[in-house]
Amino acid sequence: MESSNKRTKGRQRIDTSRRRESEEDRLITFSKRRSGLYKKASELCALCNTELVVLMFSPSGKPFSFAHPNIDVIARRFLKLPQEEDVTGGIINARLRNRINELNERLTQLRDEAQAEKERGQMLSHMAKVRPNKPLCDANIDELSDNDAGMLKAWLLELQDRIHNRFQELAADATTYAGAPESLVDDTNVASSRQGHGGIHF
Amino acid sequence: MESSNKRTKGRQRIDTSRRRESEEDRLITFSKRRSGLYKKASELCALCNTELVVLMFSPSGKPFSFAHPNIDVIARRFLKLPQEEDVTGGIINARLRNRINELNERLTQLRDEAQAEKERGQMLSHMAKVRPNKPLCDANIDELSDNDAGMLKAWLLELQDRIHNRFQELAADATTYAGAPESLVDDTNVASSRQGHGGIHF
DNA sequence: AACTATTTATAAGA
DNA sequence: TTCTTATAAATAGTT
Repeated sequence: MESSNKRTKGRQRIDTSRRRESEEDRLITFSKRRSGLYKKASELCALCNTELVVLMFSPSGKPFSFAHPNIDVIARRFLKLPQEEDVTGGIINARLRNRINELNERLTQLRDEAQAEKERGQMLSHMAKVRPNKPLCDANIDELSDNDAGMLKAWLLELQDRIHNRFQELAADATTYAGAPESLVDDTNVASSRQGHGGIHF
Repeated sequence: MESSNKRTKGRQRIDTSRRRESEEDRLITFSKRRSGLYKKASELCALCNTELVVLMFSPSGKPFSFAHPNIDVIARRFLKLPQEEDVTGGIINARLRNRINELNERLTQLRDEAQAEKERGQMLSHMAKVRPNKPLCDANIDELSDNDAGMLKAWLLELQDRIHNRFQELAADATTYAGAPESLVDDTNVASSRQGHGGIHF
């Protein structure tokens, strides 16, 4: 006689390769396992001095991420973007050279020159149309719109900042964290009970 | 009398927030926990229909990643890059417009116009110097080097392909995977014993 | 890569 | 979401 003196069934085995049926189950499991994954990620960072980022979209399409030490350092490293900003211009100098070299290498690989030409023509016409659209910051910058090189520079800046800005936007969703393994705060609330996982709002 | 009839000490508790002392320990732990993390990530993808990517650098600086369905779809989604390539040029048209609009918005936010000017000047001089460096693919493309617009187009292409190419390069290290939860292969070998985690070489 | 003794994560349920 | 179990799963220290 004991058929059920246990208070709960405890953890049950599930098929971890099979999608959960109900949307509700998916959301609950997502939430629990996301926490677990962040904790594992955080421990890995701390234990092995690892730089790491996790990006994901929930079943409902909402973006989440965890990062240590912070997401754009890692993303830039992966994307081979320079880590430093140099207000003095010296490093920027070197950076620009690198970029241009990379560009030339990339162009060397282009196979469909005809298409490239086509795209170029389209871009040029667009540039002509878009230019008058939005006035730039001020007269100083404004003159850039008179030459393609200014546009080029703008692209360059945009490239540099795109990742950063994107994650700044995501931060508004309060779902992106930078995980410093020691100081730990969960996304939506405090949560992290045991020893530290979690993250700081990014 | 049993002080040690156990064959091993079993799993010992460790402080998961403290860096492992020896480099060797770090590497071993990194390897084990990386597998564990990939498995958790993979299960989350399968269970909750989640798009997810994990990027990391090992203690020794080697890049690793896991992704489902594949890394650049997710990265592009995060970076707000378009998902599609259109060989016919139609969508490219729209894409270019979007990019240029984004660019203009970005420029509107620039605060340090003086620095922007400075960078621009440097870039222009570099363009002049670098241009003769590498001959482009053929005469057709070559003419691009005679105008800044061509360079602009090149930057555009480069921006589009940067992520993709970067990860292609990483694939050479055999450490980047696309994790399809059903078909599972580990990076360095087969490994995945239980039910599926792991990934396909990317 | 394998092996266990343990610690940890978590499926269900409240 | 947060808490509780009972149980499944991950893994530290070794071989």
